[in-house]
Order: sequence, then structure tokens, then C-alpha cells
Amino acid sequence: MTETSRVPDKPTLEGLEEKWAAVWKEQQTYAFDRTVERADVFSIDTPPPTVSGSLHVGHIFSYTHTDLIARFQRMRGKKVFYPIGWDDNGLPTERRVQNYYGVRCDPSLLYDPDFTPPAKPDPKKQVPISRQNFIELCGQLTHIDEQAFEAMWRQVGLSVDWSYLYTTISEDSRRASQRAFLRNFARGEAYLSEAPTMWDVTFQTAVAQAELEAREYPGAYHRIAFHGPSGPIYIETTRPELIPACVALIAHPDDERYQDLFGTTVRSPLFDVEVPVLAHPAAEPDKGAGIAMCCTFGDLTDVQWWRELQLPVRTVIGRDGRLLRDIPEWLTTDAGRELYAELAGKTIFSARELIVTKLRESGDLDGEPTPTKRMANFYENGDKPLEIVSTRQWYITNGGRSDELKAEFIERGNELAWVPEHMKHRYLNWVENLNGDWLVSRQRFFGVPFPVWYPLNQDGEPDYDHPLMPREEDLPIDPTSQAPSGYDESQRGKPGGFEADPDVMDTWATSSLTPQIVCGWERDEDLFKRTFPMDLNTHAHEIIRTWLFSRVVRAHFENHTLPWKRSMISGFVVDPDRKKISKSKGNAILPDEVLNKYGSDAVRWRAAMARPGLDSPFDESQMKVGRRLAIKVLNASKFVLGFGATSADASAVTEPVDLAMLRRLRQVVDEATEAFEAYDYTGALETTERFFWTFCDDYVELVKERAYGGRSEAEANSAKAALAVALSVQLRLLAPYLPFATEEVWSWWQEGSIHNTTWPVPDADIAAVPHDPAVLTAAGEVLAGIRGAKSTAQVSMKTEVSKVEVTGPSGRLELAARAEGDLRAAGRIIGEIVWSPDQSDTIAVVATL
RNA sequence: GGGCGCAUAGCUCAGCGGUAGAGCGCUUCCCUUACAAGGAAGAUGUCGGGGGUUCGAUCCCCUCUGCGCCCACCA
Repeated sequence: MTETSRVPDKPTLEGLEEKWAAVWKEQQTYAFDRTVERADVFSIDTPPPTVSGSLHVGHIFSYTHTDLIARFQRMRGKKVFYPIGWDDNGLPTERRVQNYYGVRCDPSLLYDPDFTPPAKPDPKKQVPISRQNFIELCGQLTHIDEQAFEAMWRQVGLSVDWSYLYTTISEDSRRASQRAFLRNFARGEAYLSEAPTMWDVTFQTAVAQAELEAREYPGAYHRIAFHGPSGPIYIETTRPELIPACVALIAHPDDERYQDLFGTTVRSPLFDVEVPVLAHPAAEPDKGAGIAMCCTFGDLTDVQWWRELQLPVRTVIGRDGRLLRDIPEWLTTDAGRELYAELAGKTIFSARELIVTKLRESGDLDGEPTPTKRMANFYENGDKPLEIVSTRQWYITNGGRSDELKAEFIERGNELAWVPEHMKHRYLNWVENLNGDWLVSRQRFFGVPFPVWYPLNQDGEPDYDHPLMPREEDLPIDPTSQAPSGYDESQRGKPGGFEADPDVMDTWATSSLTPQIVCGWERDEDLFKRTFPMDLNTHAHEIIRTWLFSRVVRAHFENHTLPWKRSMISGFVVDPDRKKISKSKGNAILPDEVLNKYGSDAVRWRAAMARPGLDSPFDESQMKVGRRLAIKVLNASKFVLGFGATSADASAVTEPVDLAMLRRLRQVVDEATEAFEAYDYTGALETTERFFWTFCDDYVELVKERAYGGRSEAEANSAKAALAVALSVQLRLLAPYLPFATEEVWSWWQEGSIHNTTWPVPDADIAAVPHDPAVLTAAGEVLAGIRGAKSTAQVSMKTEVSKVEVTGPSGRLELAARAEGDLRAAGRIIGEIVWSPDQSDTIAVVATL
């Protein structure tokens, strides 16, 4: 294999991505070999990106981090199980479908098999379509999006095995989700409960704690009089529209100001409803007026009071975020009922305006509202503050209501290996502060349905205490189109019949099972035993509380183990001001632009420079550095191979400089390997790269004359063999980072893919080299001295030198002198070299030009 | 308010008890037959402030300040 003819005249990075991505696909370079035992497998769980969203540079970095480890492990001899999937179900997809096609889902409509979406979507007039039509459009659009995503990941060079591609809405995923749910239910880990839940009025669905986001929200304090027996009691509220929902006034039991009122009742303004004044320690004397209006439900403290003080429920806010249409029965005065009739159906905002006007008229508003900024909970994808609405929902226990279970999940967090270690605190912090179980049901359409029906009694009322479940072997099922066992379709919705649970699972309820889904849980036991529990999980730190934790919960219940041994957590790519990049701020960076401009290897190099867990500012100038390295690899390789240096036979290496270089290379291999094994891909890269530049600038410069054949054939062969060994080793060290450039070079002189060769091992690849690596260092210093003299004299580097005097410590001079022949050639020294040992500790060179 | 992290050259970051490092950028020079998308040489720092431990602190301890992230915060 000495066909140097395969080396191009002008190597270039252009086109390498397309070329090699196609070859890797065609040759299935990264196919998983599922015949080996678990110990020889390295399995990786990767986050399924939301295909309806868009990728940003941070994703590219994080996925690259995973790929670096995958490639290293593969070259180390592991069979790498590295699947990828798409998160295609859920709300983001629904929203995108609505906008893209200009439609909306109306579950009351019947399926129209001939439906075609409007040619020109009108965002203001969304066409109502049936649930089935809507789901079909979701499927269509995600399919289109997935093509683009796959193309992008192939361009980035992720070494995933695409034959294991999964989607969260696929039949397998639905089956796994439903099966896991049924088992959670059977073991008592999943339960149905009617309780106040965080509710998004835009999407009209319940939202889980993990999906909350606190945001600053403008509001105003309103100082409002309640009517006591001996005068007004002032409360302060930002939500005057909830006055009709008031159930009590509450102050701290020790608050002197309200001692006389505890146990009495007051009457609400405008509506004249009698409410008790109660004491509860959660009331904070220095907040607002010190006495709070407790409503159904203004905030989570209201829920706590409602529960602990056994207060009535007086709901006025509907699920659509408007005041309920019916006049509540607890409003008894004509004036109150009349006012409510005006409020009915209004949005929260308009209702508030009207109430404030009325309060002003009645004199119950003390002063004017004072604007304030407060933090309010939002659904992370929503733009209106969440309401608290009492609804029936499915929950999965997660330790939020059980200290015992919480302790088990804390223990799982401690058991997991974290890279970097401090990310464990995010997990522990989250688990320790959970205040409720995991709400998994969503009142949406595109998702995995709950495999549940409820029997209807003779009055047609559902019996929620005795849900009907399918058999596991019948999964996946859709309860809205299939009847439960023992019933037939004609009984749907009829007294004595059944009805379907209308909800779908939260997307996390499915993605919490990715380890089980990809490893073939209950589907391919042979695969499962070879891959599960997995070795590695990687993603950025913002989804520790969601994806990471929910997978720990599921595997704990189902498999009694962690889903993986280790989690490697990436930081974010932040903008140059260190602010988080977000689309809404308009500072997002489009990954395809960056990839096309600098090339995948360059972007990967930049990603590799971001250590696990550390945020990294986006800086285009850094991409150039990676690009420069990739180009240098092509050029240096071309040069080395141009000598005919293709036989990596270390036994031919005899010259001191050559031996010294290889000796140093052994250390580099050891250091890089050690770093990589500790998941320090950055350290491994730095070690390798530093050597590579010295190799190019000093070593190759020193030996190129000799390699050209300037001296004896044996001396030339020593250089050529050393160059070939060094090239082979360095290409392999760089292969995880620069898969395209290294594969390209490999193809010039080797057979097969570099990515399926072995990671370098000093004894095997370099052989024992009993030589002092300082020969190269010392010779490099002398060479730098000679170059320095030329640079100072502002002459060309090829200027001949008539005499060189080198001073310095005798030991170092002796080492450098072993490379005298190479120094003469590289420095163009035509006269003598005088070695003058002295007492200094640095090498100094005086060159006479 | 709770937790975590960060603070070292203009920028991005290594380092870590023993006289400060890299890359980028900058300055000067060099077309040298691998590469000008290159090469050579060079300048640049009270290692955030204040205490302490130590023969010695950028590094360890305490404290303050600033920045970032996660969580909590709706009266």
C-alpha cells in the first residue's frame, strides 16, 4: 500500500462532509455489532431532539461531545450502541402544525379522509379539523422535519447507527409508554386524582412542575376593603378579579393586628359574600397588608390553605382563562349577581378592569393600584401566567409526596457518575424540593394516549375508581377508537357502557423511557441484555430536572436500576455577553450557516474545546482555529506521504531525533488516552494538538532534508519510518475530533475506515523507544535560536548560516548535538557549529549569517 | 431567598504550594519546492479585593465584591 498517487495535489476540506457522510452511510461504518456480550458494548442514550423545534449551535456542541466519546470507545475496541431518535409528539409539534398548515384540532369533528390543508395558511383563520386528520398532519410534518435533522447530523458526522432510529410517537414507543404506564398503575406508582393543577389557559392543558418557568410579570397591588363588623379590613391583591372566588381572609396567628378578627366573618366588597377570617402560619405579616385574600385559587398558598383549613371551592376562572358563564350559586345579592353577569365570559384581564372600576365607584378601592413586577409561573412554551384549576389528572409518584421514595431517588443521584461532578447538585436540588408527584396527563391530541377506559354507570356517569385497562399484548391501543375487552363499540358513551380517557401522555412520559425503548425492553430481550443499563447519557444541563430525572424514575420502578452508569452534561453556547442564547432574543446562531462556513471538523473542534458542564461563548474566530488545524492535517499528511513515508515500521527508526520524537509521542498517547478515559476530551485534544504543531514546525522541519535522501539511505529510512508511525498515530488520535479530514487522509494510504481502526497503544504502534525525548526539545530550541537570528536580521529562513555558536548547560547541548546533522540541514548551516557549555540554564544561539 | 459554578494577558481558556502558560488577536519580518487558508520572531499580566495558614500562596482556609446558571418567590 504505497500508492502515494492517491494523495491529491491540492488537498482541501471542501466537499469532505458530503463525500464521507455518503461513504459511511453506504458502508454502515458505525453499525452496531449486537453479537458481543454486554461487557464489550458501550451503549449511549442521546436526547431525541424536538423535530418541530430548531437546532442551535448548542445542540451541535452537545451532540458532538457525545460523538467524541462514542468514537473514542469504538476505537478502543468497544462495540458502540449509539442510537438516535426524534421527539415528534407533543405540544411543540401541534403548534407547528397549526402554524404550518393553518389548521386547528377540533375533536368533535369526524375524520375527513379527503382533507387537504389550505394552500395558503391563514394564521387568523385556522381551519378546524378532526383529531385523526390533525394527527396525520403531525405525522406528515414531523417526517419532513426529520429528514432535515438527519441530514444535519450526518453533516456534523455523528457516528450513530441510523438503523436504530426511533421516534417517540412510533408504534414501539407508544407500546413501551403504555406498557410502562400499565405496570406503574399495577404497582400503585400511577394514579388518577382530582386536584388543583397548574393550568395553561392558552393550550388548555395541565402542566407539570418540571415544565414551569418563573418569569417576571407586570401587575399592580390593589388595596381593597372587606367589610368587617367594626369597619373596613384592607387587603392587598394583584388579582382583584378573584374577589368573587374569595373563601376567607387569612393572617398569621401571632399577628396582633388581627387577633380580634380571628373567628369572625367579614363581607367581600361588591359581592357581599360572607367569608371567615382565619389564622394560618403560612400567612406572612410583612407581605402586602399582612392579611391575605384566599381564593379558589390565586396561588399555591391558596391551595395549601384550602386543603389545610378545609375551605370551600369557589371556582370562577374557567379552563379557557375566562370567567365562568354561569352565575355562581354562592353569590346571593342582586347587585353581586348582576355584576357577575357582566363579568361572565370576560378574560381575566377585562374582568380585572371592570372590577377595579366598580371598586373605585363603591369606594372599596383605597388609593390607586400601584404597579409592581412580580414573578409568575408560566408554562415554558406559553405566554400567559398559569392558572390553578382543579382537574382530574394522572400522576406518577416521584418522591414529591413521599420522603421514603424521595430518599431512594436521592440515592440514585448519588449512585450515578456525573461529569462534571458538580452537576449532581442540580439533580439533588430538584429532587429534594419536589412538592408533588409527576403529572403526566395532558389535555392535548398528538401524543401517546392513556390506555384507559372508564365504565359508565346506569346514569352514564364514569366510574373513575375502576378504570378499564387493556392487556399488555394488545398494546398499543387507542381507547378513543377501540373498545375495552368485554364491551363493544356500540356501548361507547352509553349508560352501562364505557368512555375513553381523553388525554395523552406528557412527552416526557415517553422520553423518560428512551433507554428501554432503544434497548429493546420487552421487545428484543437479546438486545436488551447486551445494552441495558446503558453506559452513558449526555445532554445539556437544563434538562436534568426533566429528562434525566424522569428516566431515573422510570428505570427505578421498572428495572430497579439506574438507566445508565454515567451522565455527561454539556454547557450552553452563550452569546458573547454570556447571556443564554434564545430565539426570542434574536441572538440565535444558525448551525447550518456555521457548519457550511467553517466545515464540520472546525465546528467539532470548537465544540471539543468546551469542557463538560462549562458554558462557552460563541466566537467565530475560534472556528477558524479548528479549520486551520483540519487544513494543516491534510497538508502535513500530504507532505509526509510525499516522502514515500508509508511504512510504519518502527524498527527502521534509528536516528536520535526520530527516536526522541517517537518517545514523546508515546507520552502523548498515554496522556490523551488517560484524559479521554476520564471524559476529558478537551485535555486529550490539547495534548494531541500541541504535539502535532511541534511535530509540524520542528520535527518535520528538522528531518525533511534527510527524508528527501540528503544523507544515507538508512538515515532517510529512519526518518520515513518515524514519520509514518507518527502520522498514523496522530491521525487516529485526532479522528474523534476531525472525522472528515482524518478519514480523507487515511484513505490516501490505508484500507478501510480510520474510525474502525484501533486507538493507538504505545507498545503496539510505536514500540519501545528507549530514547530521551529531550533530544527533540533541545534540538528545537537550537533551531528556534537560529530562526530567531534570521528573524531579527529580517532575512529569509533559507538564508545560509556561516557559523553557529550554541551555549547552555552541557547536558542539553549534548542532547541537541545528537541532532547536529538535522540541525545543519534545517538551519542551512554551511559552516561549523561550536558547542560551548556554560553555567547558564538556557540554550542561547549566536548565528553568523 | 436557597443551591451550584466562575473570576489568570485585549479575547477564549489551561495551570495549581516553589520566580506566570497556550491559542486567538496584536507588532515586526519572511513567497522557504506541505501548507500565505502559510512560516519565523516578539510584546503583553499587582493571577477580582481583604484577611489567614505556610519558609513560600494564582493555587489551601475564611471573607467580601462582581458575573452566570438552576431552583424558590403570584397576598
